Amino acid sequence: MTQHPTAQERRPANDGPKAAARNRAALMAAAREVYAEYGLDAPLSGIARRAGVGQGVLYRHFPDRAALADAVLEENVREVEQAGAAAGANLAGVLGVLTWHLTESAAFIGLLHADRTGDGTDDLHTHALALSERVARSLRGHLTGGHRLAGSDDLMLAVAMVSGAVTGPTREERERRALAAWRLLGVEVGPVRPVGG
Amino acid sequence: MTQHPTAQERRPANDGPKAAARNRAALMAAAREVYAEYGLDAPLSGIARRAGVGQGVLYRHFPDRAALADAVLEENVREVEQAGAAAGANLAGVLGVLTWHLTESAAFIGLLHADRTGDGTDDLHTHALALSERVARSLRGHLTGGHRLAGSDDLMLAVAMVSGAVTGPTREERERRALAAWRLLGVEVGPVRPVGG
Amino acid sequence: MTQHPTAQERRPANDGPKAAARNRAALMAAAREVYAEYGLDAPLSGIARRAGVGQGVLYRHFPDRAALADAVLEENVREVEQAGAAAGANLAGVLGVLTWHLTESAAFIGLLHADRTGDGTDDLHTHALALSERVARSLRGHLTGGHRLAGSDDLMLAVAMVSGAVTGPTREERERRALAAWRLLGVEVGPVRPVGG
Amino acid sequence: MTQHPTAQERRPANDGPKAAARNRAALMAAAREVYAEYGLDAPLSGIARRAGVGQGVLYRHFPDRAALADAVLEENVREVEQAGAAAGANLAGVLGVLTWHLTESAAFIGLLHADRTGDGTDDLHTHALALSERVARSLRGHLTGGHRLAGSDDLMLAVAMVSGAVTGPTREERERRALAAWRLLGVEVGPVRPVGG
DNA sequence: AATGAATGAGGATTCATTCAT
DNA sequence: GATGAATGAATCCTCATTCAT
Repeated sequence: MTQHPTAQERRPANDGPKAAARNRAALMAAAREVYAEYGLDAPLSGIARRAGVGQGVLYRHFPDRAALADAVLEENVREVEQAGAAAGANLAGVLGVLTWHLTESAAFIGLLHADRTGDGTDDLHTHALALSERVARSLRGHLTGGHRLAGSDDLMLAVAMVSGAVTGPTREERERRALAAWRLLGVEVGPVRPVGG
Repeated sequence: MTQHPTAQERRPANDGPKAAARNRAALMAAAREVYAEYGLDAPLSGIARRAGVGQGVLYRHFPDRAALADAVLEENVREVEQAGAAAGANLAGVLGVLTWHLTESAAFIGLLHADRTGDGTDDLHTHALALSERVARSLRGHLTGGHRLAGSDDLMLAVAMVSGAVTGPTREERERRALAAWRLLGVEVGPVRPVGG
Repeated sequence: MTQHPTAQERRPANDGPKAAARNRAALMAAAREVYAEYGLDAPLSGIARRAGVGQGVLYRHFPDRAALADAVLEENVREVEQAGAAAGANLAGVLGVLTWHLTESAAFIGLLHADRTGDGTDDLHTHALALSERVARSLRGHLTGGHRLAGSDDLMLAVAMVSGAVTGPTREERERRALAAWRLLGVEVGPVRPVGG
Repeated sequence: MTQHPTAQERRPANDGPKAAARNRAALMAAAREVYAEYGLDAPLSGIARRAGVGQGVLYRHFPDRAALADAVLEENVREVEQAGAAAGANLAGVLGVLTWHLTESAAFIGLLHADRTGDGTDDLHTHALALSERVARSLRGHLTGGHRLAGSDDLMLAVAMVSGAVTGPTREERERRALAAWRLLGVEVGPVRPVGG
């Protein structure tokens, strides 16, 4: 503790502008954890605390609650898009990545149910629809005739159905449920994994 | 001590004990509406206001948030049970009634996702599980070999999946989605209607 | 979600972190006054108002009712301890300081009656006992054979008795009663004054 | 339980006007118990419940909180007066009865400290002073030269002091403390007992 | 005369958001 | 750019008190 009172004493603040990016990432990581634990309504103060920054920093990066949720979801969606755009991608593979995010991120599940609540007029909801549409686009491109889902509407309905089945306290349990749900739908799913995994 | 109406003010109505039953019903109806609009976490004060009663009345009838949610859900579950116990009931018929409640009551949808959140230790969650189990029991009795759902687990998974698909601003839209979901699962569903309908 | 200042309103001052120490002191001073007027159960909102701060500030500095009471009493006790530890201190002198605090602080009187109420299981009570013990310790050290109080138990009993006699609307009246009480007990008391006085 | 469903079934209400007196007594007894357990600020609803009557009955007999406290205290005071007026009464005897009430009734202790709080303008306080004065009168009459208390003022001061010492969770402990306090004051006290005991 | 439901004000507490430093 | 204190509105919940029956 009191071992080497040399440099690391006098450096509580100002790590230079690099801290900004680091803080942003820490906030999003913290948000992910907190969302998973307490849901999307969790106190922002707790997220800032877990990220190890002041509340002001949170507001600098994310002007309001929706912006933070958005950023977190955006990341999930982007990874699904990457999976869809990868060379040699097929529907099963993209669904595997999508399923991974469903089991990882409670916020992401909420996103795919976005049209359930609200009246479509608030910002949060508008954004959610836009993100949801991007997911749809990533999947649509790989729709071929070889399975039971007749079209894009059916496909998104199936995604919503699976996300409704993804419950359980551990990631493993959630994955088990998700796979059982896809099986009930007769849809093939590739390995459940993050896009870069 | 230092509180409360300094007497002799103009008090609004007080219909006496006669109002008790009416108020209870009004509270449950209001709760249903508010739950549908804002979810199970909606402010109790808003429910009382919409029911046209003071907050104290809400607390008299329902000692806490869980008791109110319970009472609302209990009613849904009971109707499903009645459908299951009716003479000549079959799976399709019970699913029709179940689907009706899914389209009517956002709270009921939440119920069937109860195991998603929480750690199973709080009262709200324990009750939800018990209610969920009663729904399962009502369906199980009508499981025959003639469809794609292999057993009770598959059946409840399917219910969860459909409930995940039930989104949309109007009851009609929600019913449309629910039926599409059952169709994707290859499960036959009877007329979507309340038990007594 | 549905709460909080809809932004862009006119906000009152905010002197920034500089105000923290000032606010804390203001809260304790306000608490002292309010305790004296209404007792330890006085509304916290009133204390915040009298201190001229928002209720949130009170909660930031003192997480609960007990913490505030504790802080106020701690200050009283600390002064008695200082009096006891001062060079050349004797029993009469410490009792003078103790008596000063009895006449100043209604909360302090309550403290010395702490064992009257409660079952000793709540925090407030536990703290009170600890503080009470510190007062006892400060007095014990100066017990000599030269007066009617046979031991530490008698001494604390006498303190409790005097505190029971300290009533009256003004500090002067309370001091008069306290001195009369000590006289009835045949105990000599030094000048009634704050420790630094 | 279902043994003899004869007479006692049909008699929930109306015991005739005799019920009134019975209820009043039940309320006062309940108030005594509740005051002892929770202090004078205890919820009135709890007192009504413990008395086994509706809240309305409480208000019929006692228009407000103060009236109930008053009635309870009045009873204590009356017993002390009776002890003072009994043939052959002496100071020690009356003090014994007074001490009994101190150990029995937390409310009574509060009474004797009445002048500590409040500004003397409210009803509660005015009544308390009046009751306190009646106690003083009962004692004064028996003041003789044979002890350390020089006059009526000293006597009431001593009573306040003893009441400040009467703390502890059980009646026995409180009696022990009270007797120790009287001993410290060098005042002889008769047997601690109710007036009729 | 009793019952017990209803009313609604008051107090506790929590957070979203702002802002001086 | 970061910090973290301050603000105060909103929500929860509890009771004192009234009053229809």
